[in-house]
Amino acid sequence: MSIICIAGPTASGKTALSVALAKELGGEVVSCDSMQVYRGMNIGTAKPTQEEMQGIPHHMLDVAEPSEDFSVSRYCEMATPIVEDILARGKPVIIAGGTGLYMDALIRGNAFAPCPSTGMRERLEAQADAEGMEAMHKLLSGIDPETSARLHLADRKRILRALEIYYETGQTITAHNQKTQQKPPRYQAIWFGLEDVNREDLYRRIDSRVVTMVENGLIPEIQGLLEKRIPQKCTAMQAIGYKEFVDALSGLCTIQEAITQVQQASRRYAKRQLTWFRRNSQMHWLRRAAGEQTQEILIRARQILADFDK
RNA sequence: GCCUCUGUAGCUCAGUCGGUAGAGCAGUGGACUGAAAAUCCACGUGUCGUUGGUUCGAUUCCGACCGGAGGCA
Repeated sequence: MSIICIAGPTASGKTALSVALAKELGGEVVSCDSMQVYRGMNIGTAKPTQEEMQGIPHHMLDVAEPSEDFSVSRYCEMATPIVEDILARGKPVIIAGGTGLYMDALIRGNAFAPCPSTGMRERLEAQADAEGMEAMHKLLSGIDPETSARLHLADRKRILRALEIYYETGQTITAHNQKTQQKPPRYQAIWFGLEDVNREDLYRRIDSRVVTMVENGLIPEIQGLLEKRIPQKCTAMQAIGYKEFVDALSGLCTIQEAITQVQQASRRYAKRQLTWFRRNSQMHWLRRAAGEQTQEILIRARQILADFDK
């Protein structure tokens, strides 16, 4: 098997496992994380350090400026040639990260509807402000009843995007999705998911990692970003562990309160990540018992890989 | 030692003029196709501190006791 995916929530040990597997198999790691792509955001995104990488080549880290807007489609555009190159060199690819949408899209080879800067988005936003979401939802039900039935009235982001796709391409998002879903996945991958047997263990690790990040200089890192005047509305500034400390630095709350906020937000995020990965029927779950180390997880992963090769 | 206040969901608290109770937060589950660390949805039974009494019926009223906070000595 030449493509291995390592998924899991934040602080579940993906980095350690991916490096261990890469060393063993002579592979390279392709990061799959929507925030580790940004340069200068290292501590808060828990980007693997040189030491953690142990000489294993890592790709898709530091490929964008925090001021740029990144997206799934850009991720796929950039990561695909890298994956192809590693495979062409006869090495295994280890795709590791917590951004489920990116990982699925890369493996499946999904195409995304364009997002043109024609002002359509702005017009729809203005219309939603003026007429309310109920009207927008109703408008969508006349165009794409399936999508409007699927989406809750409050899901502004998706309702407006569905309308945007239709007005820009003349095709509904339902039709677009059907087309991509009909195609078989472009890569055959073996999926590993990391999950703790006890959720509290994960939460404890998340909580203490936030404290460690602050000790390791997260706040100066954020001050550096602020000095570069990166607009707060940028995707990069939505990162957990950044937006909260920006609030603290501008006096809206204390550092201690920000730490608590980051821990809270990270726990909720971890839960959402698990929800995403759980619906992947191909996932081989590596369940970490209390106190288990990477070494023990690795043994189980190795066994699954061996069975797969039979 | 005396007086006052207080004890209800994991936490903070509301409430029942006596008919066994509900908010916020936390937590849990789910959705997700060019923002995804984003965005959105759903889910609230707990010896109402313990124990007696009054009552058809007490978490609610009364007494005692046990926690907690404050005041006076």
